[in-house]
Amino acid sequence: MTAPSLHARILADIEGHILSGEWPPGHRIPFEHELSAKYACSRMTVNKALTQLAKAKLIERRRKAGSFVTRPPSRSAVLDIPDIKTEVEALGLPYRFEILSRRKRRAGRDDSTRLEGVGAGPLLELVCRHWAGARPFCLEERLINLVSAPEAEAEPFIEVAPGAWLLARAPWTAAEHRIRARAVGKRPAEWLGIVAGSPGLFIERRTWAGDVAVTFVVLTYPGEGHELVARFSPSQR
Amino acid sequence: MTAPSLHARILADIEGHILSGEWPPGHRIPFEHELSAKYACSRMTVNKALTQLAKAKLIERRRKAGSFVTRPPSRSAVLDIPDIKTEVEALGLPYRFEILSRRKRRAGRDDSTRLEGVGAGPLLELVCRHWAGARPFCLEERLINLVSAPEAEAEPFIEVAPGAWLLARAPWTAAEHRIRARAVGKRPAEWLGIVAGSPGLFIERRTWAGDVAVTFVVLTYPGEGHELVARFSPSQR
DNA sequence: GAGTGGTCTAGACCACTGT
DNA sequence: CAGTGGTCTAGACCACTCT
Repeated sequence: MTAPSLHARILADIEGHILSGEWPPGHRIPFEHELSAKYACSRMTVNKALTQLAKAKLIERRRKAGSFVTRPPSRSAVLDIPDIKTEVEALGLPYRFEILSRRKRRAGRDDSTRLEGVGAGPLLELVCRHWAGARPFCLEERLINLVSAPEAEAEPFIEVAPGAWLLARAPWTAAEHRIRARAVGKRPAEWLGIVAGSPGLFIERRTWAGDVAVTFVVLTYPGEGHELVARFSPSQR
Repeated sequence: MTAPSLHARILADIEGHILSGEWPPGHRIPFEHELSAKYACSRMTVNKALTQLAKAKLIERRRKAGSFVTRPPSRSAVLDIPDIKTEVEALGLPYRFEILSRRKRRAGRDDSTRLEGVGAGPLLELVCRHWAGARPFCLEERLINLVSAPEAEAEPFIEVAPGAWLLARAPWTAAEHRIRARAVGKRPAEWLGIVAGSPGLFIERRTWAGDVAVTFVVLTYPGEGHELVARFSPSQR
């Protein structure tokens, strides 16, 4: 293990404060001159770390005012998968959701393949249906690692859907998305009000905080109706 | 229009040389001290640009040796969609492809919605089938803007599939991916040897060089068999 | 061994913006 | 107007690696 450079250490420290929730969105982080004093280095070195955080949109910088933690980092995901509520409301339709099933259990060996990085700890298993107006929009099957997010056990998920709740409560440092097309099974088809066997878009998302699994979720969108968009240009400025 | 910073200009210049193909993969770009002389600035300023290009994986830096243009930039796409040949061979199956249809025509008004940024110029329309061993792997329906890539007209696409050919020949600066699940239509289902109406994963990709459309392609993967993976962590180091 | 990139310094000037 | 970030300089030392 070679020593990481100083600006990398500063970056990691600040990222840690943000992702742990210790510095919530809107929080003003120390000024460059304060950090350069704290780390006993030149302002350039601090600036290198902060510039990178700003490019990653974890912080926002304003002259004379300082640097501030931005809103939840999820929107900067590779695939810009917005919150489902936002997604539905963007269509101009009223949004609601309901919990269809809820179960607490211990993680088995089957879970560790789905939720790599989970121990043998307690899990919360949820099925949740999202509506856009009068039609089911999307089905959410989720596992939450109660070791990462113990408060989830007491949360009724009435006001806030599990996804949004976790976003605000259990910050993550890494995510993986898998996207597939598959025939929708019998039970999910019933829940979605479609014909079993018709095509669905399946999005699996896994998130981790460090090496510890936070959540695993499968979102099932009825086919045709949904598409994912990703735009890209190299070395974005 | 405020003046862009010097390191941004240096970055843009070098990126331009790379994306235009003028500096092909493997090409050694000027040393830091040469660039600092050319732009009449300090090495730090040059270093800032080059460090950023290295993070974007457009160049690779080796001490004592210099900095080199990396292999085609497509692999750094948001969704890491590999070349289909690579994808099939990664499965340990023999790869081949065939052109099913080929047509040259003028762009109509219908095309401009599919290929935003195309003029009224000539288009090449291709349908191509990719095989993994004895089974069809993927269907490729492609439009190529012959204004962007005039040499495509004379290319038989026997040795090299259109996708790989374009990658090497017509560099792009922006890309958009759309991913959907949909029932596979009758003709494509025949081509893929599956039952019409079964689920398929559709990947639409559009690429541009500057403001000019390069190509529009729809890849149809028979359902179940395919998945896309995207990994992400904030402020990647 | 020599030349490259990686990192860092201790300044500097400027633009912007909040007060 | 004062204080912040944005940018840049002209050095420096070190680690690595190619020859």
